[in-house]
Amino acid sequence: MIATVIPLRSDPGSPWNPQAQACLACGVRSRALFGVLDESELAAIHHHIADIALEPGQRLYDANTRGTAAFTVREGVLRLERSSERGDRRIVRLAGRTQLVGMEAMLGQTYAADAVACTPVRACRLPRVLVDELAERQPALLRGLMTRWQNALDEADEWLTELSAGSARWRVLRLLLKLTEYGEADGRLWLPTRGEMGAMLGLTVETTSRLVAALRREGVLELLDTRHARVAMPLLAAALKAEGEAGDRG
Amino acid sequence: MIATVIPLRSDPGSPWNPQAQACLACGVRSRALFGVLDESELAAIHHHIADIALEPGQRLYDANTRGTAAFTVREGVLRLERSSERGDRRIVRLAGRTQLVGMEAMLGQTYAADAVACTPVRACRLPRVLVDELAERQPALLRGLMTRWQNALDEADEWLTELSAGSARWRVLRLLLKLTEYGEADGRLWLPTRGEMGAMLGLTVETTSRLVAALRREGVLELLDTRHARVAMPLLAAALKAEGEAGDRG
DNA sequence: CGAAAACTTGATTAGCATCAAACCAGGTGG
DNA sequence: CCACCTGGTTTGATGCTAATCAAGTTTTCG
Repeated sequence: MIATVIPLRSDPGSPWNPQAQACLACGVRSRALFGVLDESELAAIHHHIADIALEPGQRLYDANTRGTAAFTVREGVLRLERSSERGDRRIVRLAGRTQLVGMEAMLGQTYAADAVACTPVRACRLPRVLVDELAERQPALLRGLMTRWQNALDEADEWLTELSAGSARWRVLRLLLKLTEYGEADGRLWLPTRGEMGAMLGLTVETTSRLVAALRREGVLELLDTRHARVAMPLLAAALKAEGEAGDRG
Repeated sequence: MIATVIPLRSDPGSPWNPQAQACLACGVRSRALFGVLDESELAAIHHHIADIALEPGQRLYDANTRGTAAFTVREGVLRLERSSERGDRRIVRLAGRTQLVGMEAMLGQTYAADAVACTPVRACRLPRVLVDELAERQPALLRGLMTRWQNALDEADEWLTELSAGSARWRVLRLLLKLTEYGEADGRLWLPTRGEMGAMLGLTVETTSRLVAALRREGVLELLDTRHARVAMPLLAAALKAEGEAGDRG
């Protein structure tokens, strides 16, 4: 792994251990896996939760390697990708802020996909032993884990029905809609490379590029810098509606 | 639900309750969710586990309805299907013998897909309260649940990379390979309708029919009756290899 | 500044969808 | 038992969509 591990600042004077300090202060705590734990429970954590930083293109973990940790994404967007037996890579899911990835490691399994940073990413490494231990004392945590598995499954099914079927235009429109979920505070959203978009949608770079260019001309999409854009939601909604009906005719 | 619920034969003379009797005798017990429970634990089950029989086309449950049970498939094949926002139905997964479906009900969520019988199906209905109760006494059960969630997720990712991408011929070949997992004892396997195959692969009935017919002529596939076939595995493997390389050129 | 990567655009082609029609198997009722 | 109907299957002809091939342009980064 080529990730930067950022050491936690320890606070020797505190009655609490440094891990509890760090977790309490975390911006995504309330919506993350450990959100169910209260202050004293966090204080009981003795294992090391590393804070990891990744630059775009760096890997958090690799498919088929045995992992000993899951990861909570605190900032940025990760892609989960697999290579098919034909040899082409396919992005099967994205993971953003508050999402948990690599849960299969909690079961002692190898990772099912490569996890690669699309944007600068910060993530917390949650060692398996920690989760095992907590699960015993805090069964509520297991419910959180199961809910996350179900959410991932829902997401996978949505990718299959909405992003991998229908006309190329439909798929690109649906992807833009999906990307708004990973958007910044204002209307700005992260725009993947055309290659990444193609790998998500099962389209070539060229087709993706043509469609993105068309949407830009139609005003659905406004390119800010290369990796960011703004979408006009009403136009996007209208375009989706029109494209959905276009398929119906006949 | 239009399913037949088959009453369990009770055995008043036994020291065990009839539920334990039925579960102990079940042919899939060792590989099913409750396989981790021993005789005495099964005896402690007081809730009703209904045995359900479905004919092809009948539904086990419907998407977006609140369910109070998951189901273990004891015999036959179920399809999980969703309709996209464009209005076309897509089969997102299959479930066969020993598989658990409708786990989302364990989390109090609505079902994420329609579950429809493809063949005659027999399934056990596992009420949510039962699983909740057991989870408290038998944490090992939760691990089984989580493993099943992860397996479903793996399966979803495989459908995305191998069955929803690549040439139509590749997809049909991969589907045949997948169907061998649901095959009968001998080489015989269940062959879905062309419409079902199309809904799994994102292809039309016509394209699917043409490809199946071609594979039959090539000897990869031997049609027995309308719904059953036999595959020549060496030929299938060779055809997959050739088709994978065909995409590489260029 | 130069090289590499990403993006765009055009021309052509292959592959699958669409439309249309015939065929077949299984089931129903006369 | 046969005529008929229905749902599934097959095959053919045609058209459109997105892949492929091929430059050329812009952006990024050392």
